[in-house]
Amino acid sequence: MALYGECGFDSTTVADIAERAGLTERTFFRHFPDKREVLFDGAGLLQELLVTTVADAPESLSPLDAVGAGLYAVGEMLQERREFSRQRQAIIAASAELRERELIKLASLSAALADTVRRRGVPEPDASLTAEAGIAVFRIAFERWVQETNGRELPELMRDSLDHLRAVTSET
Amino acid sequence: MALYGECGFDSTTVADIAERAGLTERTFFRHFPDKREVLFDGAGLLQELLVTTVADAPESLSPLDAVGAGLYAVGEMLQERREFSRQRQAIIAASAELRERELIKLASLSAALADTVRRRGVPEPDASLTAEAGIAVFRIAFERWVQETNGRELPELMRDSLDHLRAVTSET
DNA sequence: GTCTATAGTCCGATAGAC
DNA sequence: GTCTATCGGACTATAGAC
Repeated sequence: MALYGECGFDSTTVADIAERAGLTERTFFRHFPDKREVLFDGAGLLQELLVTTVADAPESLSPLDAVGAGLYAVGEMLQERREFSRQRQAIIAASAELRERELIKLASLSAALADTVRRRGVPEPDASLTAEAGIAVFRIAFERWVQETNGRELPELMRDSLDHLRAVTSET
Repeated sequence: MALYGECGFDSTTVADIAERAGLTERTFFRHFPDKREVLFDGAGLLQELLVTTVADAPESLSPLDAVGAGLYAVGEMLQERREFSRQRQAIIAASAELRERELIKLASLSAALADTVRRRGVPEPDASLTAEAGIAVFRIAFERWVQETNGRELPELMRDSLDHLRAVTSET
């Protein structure tokens, strides 16, 4: 991340990274399938937290509220690493290749979320729509969080964005 | 598309494509910035149709209903090319690289849509949430359309998916 | 059209840890 | 003895520079 931050992702070669780490280019590819994946190492943990929180949410909650609980938990986790998240997001935003990779991670998050919602007894297409809506809320809240300089905390923005989604979908 | 269909995207080289077209490899890259972009040539037209339809929708419509009108129009356009859309989607689904590119096209579609909704007087974050919700509906409806063998038509699926989105977001 | 850098793969070799 | 981490070199294809 240091190198990507200094030189930008595109003009940082894998050889550069390997040298900085005191390894060879070949070894890098043993650990990561490609140059982008280094920045998405924590994605698995985030997905696990989201999925288990939604799965363990009280049955009394509506599907979207269960997803909301998961988003809140994820928000609390990311809030702790605010500066890190900022730097990482700046790097990703500066590279088209990285934005593509980020989107596919979000899509996989959405798929896992849809699966969890389905396990709560929600049929298709409602489960997938709930998951997609949840990821949309995540995306918007996260964006607001990294942009606002002295703004609100991420869990609050998650809640707020979910409320706004409900508002725009209930207008006739 | 013929070559991608026969051999798969990953194992089709640009040299193969150029040869089939009676051109040189270099000429390919003059027309398309990269190997993937060939499959996303029509994305601009689709985006234009969506955006203008939403912009021209009656002011009396709620933001989400205006987006719904746009989705319906796009559905009608794609319905005419059902077999083509199927083949194309099968190719994309089979390649991780192509899925990434597809997602970034949808993200750009969402951004353009958010901009249009904003121009209808909707403030943030509502405009972006409406756009994201609309793209989610598009995605789910399209998926159902290409999967169902003898199913309903795309415009109807768009409408139906939008109704389902409203249902899942209004449950308490 | 030519030339080149970089990503990513395949094959194999080596050496420490359990 | 098996597992895992390292490294080396040769190779192909994408993509950009000129």
